[in-house]
Amino acid sequence: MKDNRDSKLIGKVRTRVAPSPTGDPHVGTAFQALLDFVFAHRYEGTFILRIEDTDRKRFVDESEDVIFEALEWLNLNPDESPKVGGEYGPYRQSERLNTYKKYAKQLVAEGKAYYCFCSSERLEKMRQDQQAQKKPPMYDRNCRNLTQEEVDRRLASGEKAVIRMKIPDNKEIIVHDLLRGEVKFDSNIVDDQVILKSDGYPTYHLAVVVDDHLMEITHMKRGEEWLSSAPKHVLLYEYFGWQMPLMIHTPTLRNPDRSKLSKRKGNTSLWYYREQGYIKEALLNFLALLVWKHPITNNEIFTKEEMMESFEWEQMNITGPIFDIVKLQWLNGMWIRKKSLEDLLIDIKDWATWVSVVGKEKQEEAKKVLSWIEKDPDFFQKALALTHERLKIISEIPELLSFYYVDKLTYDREDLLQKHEAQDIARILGEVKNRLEKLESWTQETWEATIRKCADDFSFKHKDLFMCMRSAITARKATPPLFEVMNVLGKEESFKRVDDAINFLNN
RNA sequence: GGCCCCGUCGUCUAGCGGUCUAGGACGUCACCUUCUCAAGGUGAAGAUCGCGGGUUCGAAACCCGCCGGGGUCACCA
Repeated sequence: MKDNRDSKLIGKVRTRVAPSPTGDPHVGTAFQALLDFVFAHRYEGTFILRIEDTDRKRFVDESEDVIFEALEWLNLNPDESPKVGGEYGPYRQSERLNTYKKYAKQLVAEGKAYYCFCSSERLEKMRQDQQAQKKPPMYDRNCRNLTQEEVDRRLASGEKAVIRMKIPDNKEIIVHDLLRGEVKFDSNIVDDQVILKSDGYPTYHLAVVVDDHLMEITHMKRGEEWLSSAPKHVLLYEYFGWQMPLMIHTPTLRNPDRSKLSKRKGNTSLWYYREQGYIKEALLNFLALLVWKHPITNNEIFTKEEMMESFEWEQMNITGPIFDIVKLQWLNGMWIRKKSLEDLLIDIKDWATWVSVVGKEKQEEAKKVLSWIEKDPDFFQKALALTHERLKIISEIPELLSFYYVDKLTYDREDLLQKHEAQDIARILGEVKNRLEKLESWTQETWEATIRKCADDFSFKHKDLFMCMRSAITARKATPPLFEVMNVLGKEESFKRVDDAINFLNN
């Protein structure tokens, strides 16, 4: 294949995904990770996972593990991370506090940042006043011009302080975004942002800049919601005298009502989709499709490996896509159909095992599937084979296959009768069973011919007889082709069910 | 409200000044296949290219204004 990569980048790309451990793994994190992973590996570079745990209030204990697990599940394993290590560690921001402190103090020493002693109460009141006057809420720079003596005195007395960066007046700050070009900001509307909190933790703004620089990130990609704070980051790079990585702001994923994808209005947890039975190939494909279409094959169905053959940031669409579950479902069905039965079975087992332990709403279903597989793997596989191409999401399996596993079917009289008289149906069912039992060669052809002949003999519509049989054997309106279903069930069980139906009609 | 981003069928998009009476995919509907449901195949409906001005022989594409949607304005990320 022709190499269409920018040769200057080969072996040099370093990307990172930097989630905050604040709960369930977010689909947005998977989305970001996928793009970073693909781009880095396309260029034989490095994909890094950094944990941004600088907000102690929102910190959730297990959620870091869950991030690892999520990336592992999707096969988006980082080359450097808190777990696998790397030369640029630590990869957890809470373990890099001294570094941030050092750089924050350096800025203070250079007059590019300053200590601020304002209480949160004062800040709150200030903002309220500003809003009452219809002015944009911004820090009033109250502490910007304190004398060195006063700062030293208050610090020495142990007074709580934060460090804020100084934003220059009347300056045009240009943010270079790979997708949008130059985005210009007026420094007068940029706030003197806190970069180091009073608890010694950095805010996001300091931490990303310091870490991305120290970790030698070449392409800093993040959600579009960061675009408006990008000028602060540009300024910080300038203050430190560091070269900026390339910036890419990806469009925000949306709910059907176009608002930012949120827990309230949709499902943002990767685990939700996993539990529903979306498979990773489909999920990855879908996430990519949100912003990218394979430019060479023009295909909508592709793997992340295929994506690596041609993906470039510039090809990304910039409009906020709506997270369209219907399309995801279609994709999932496509991917399921593409799989071999054996591979599907592996996915189903993984799903059932995982959901039966950590599932939130499909636990019972998962256990049921597990028990079916355990009881008779061969039987399960045969039944599954007939449903393979009908399957959209894995969690549908219990419902789709349950009729194979019921001892006593609950019949629907209407379905069984197909608008005929009960005694006629009972009689013809008996006769069909009779003839089928006597069949010497049991094949699709002989089986079908027998049924059709029988229908003719009783002046029944073929269709009616088939439906009536279907109802007798499965108690369903829709199933895979009858002959195949009977084959899975076995003649004995199938005929027993016909008898059951006849008895049902006779009572 | 200030600032920033975005704006082609319901949804995702192709389109980078003439090939567009705007192409594809999902969804919807119809038909074919058929023992039902799927899958598959064929086809249909669905977009005054957000609106209004320019520029141009010619604009979905370029410029300006407006409108609409979204994001952001924290010691959250």
